[in-house]
Amino acid sequence: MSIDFRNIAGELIQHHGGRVTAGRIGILAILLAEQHAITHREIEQRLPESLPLDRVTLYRALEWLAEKNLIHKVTSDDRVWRYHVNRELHAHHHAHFKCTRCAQVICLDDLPAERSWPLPAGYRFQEIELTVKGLCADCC
Amino acid sequence: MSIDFRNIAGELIQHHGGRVTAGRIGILAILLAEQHAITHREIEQRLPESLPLDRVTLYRALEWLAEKNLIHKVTSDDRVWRYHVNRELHAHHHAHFKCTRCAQVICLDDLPAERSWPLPAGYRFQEIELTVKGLCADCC
DNA sequence: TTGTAAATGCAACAAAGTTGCGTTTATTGT
DNA sequence: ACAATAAACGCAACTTTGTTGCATTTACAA
Repeated sequence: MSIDFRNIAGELIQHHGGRVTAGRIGILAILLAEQHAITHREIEQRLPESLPLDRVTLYRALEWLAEKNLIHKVTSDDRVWRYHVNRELHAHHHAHFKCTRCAQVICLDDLPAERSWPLPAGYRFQEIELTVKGLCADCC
Repeated sequence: MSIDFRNIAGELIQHHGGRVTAGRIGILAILLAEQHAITHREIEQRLPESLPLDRVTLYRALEWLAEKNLIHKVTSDDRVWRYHVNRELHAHHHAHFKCTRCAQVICLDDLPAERSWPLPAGYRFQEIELTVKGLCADCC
């Protein structure tokens, strides 16, 4: 884990008025270093042995980070949340891709997921959740 | 529960080479009578007291019905599968709408969810999962 | 340095869904 | 109508993900 990501993580956390704890730094640094959306468990595995985090703490830290819009949660059909850092492009809603073989999830930033869709009368549009499924480059 | 739906359910099950059991009839009849995609729990609640089904049996029956393409599963962000009967229009992939207030899910048949989307090089498109979120007519 | 709220860790819980296995039952053939 | 049999079923136990309550620790600021 690059020390850079840890520094950036620390600054981001502090800037959002949260306590800069080892757990939050470690989690956010992992997500900053990762280009895919990863699960709670994958985060746990990437944590250094020197920083064993309780499952609950991890969930709560992720919840806090999502609240502060530093990361976002991605739904999936396997009932497992995946988390991804909010880079500039991710501020708005966007689509995700999930590989049907290796279950890897990436963000598709160039897919505008913001326009409204035709709904039955009386329904009000808020947002869409779009997951494109297929095979990733590794599994093709 | 209309006797009609039970008859139709029975015929559908038989036609697909499955045993016509009380459980399967009850479940499929409920789904035939329902226009929304509902959860396993909602199905359980709608079952008559005279037909108490084990949770496992319910899951296995739903699995079988989905295998035979009589129903389809709908993913949701609350980690709970919802089930919906496959009418003619539902044979192909289509989008879903979920109310952010009452969590009700309906199918949007007129939203073509079949065209392929631009993916990174080396990725292969298979299908998309599209959920439009907002407020339903009741919650508006 | 110390007070305090925020963050953490532990234990216990909840809900969705799955697996193994013995029992029941819908169907098929006689 | 009846017996054989594979398909369904029901029960118990388990897994996984995620949540809640509460006591303890710790980052931070006064």
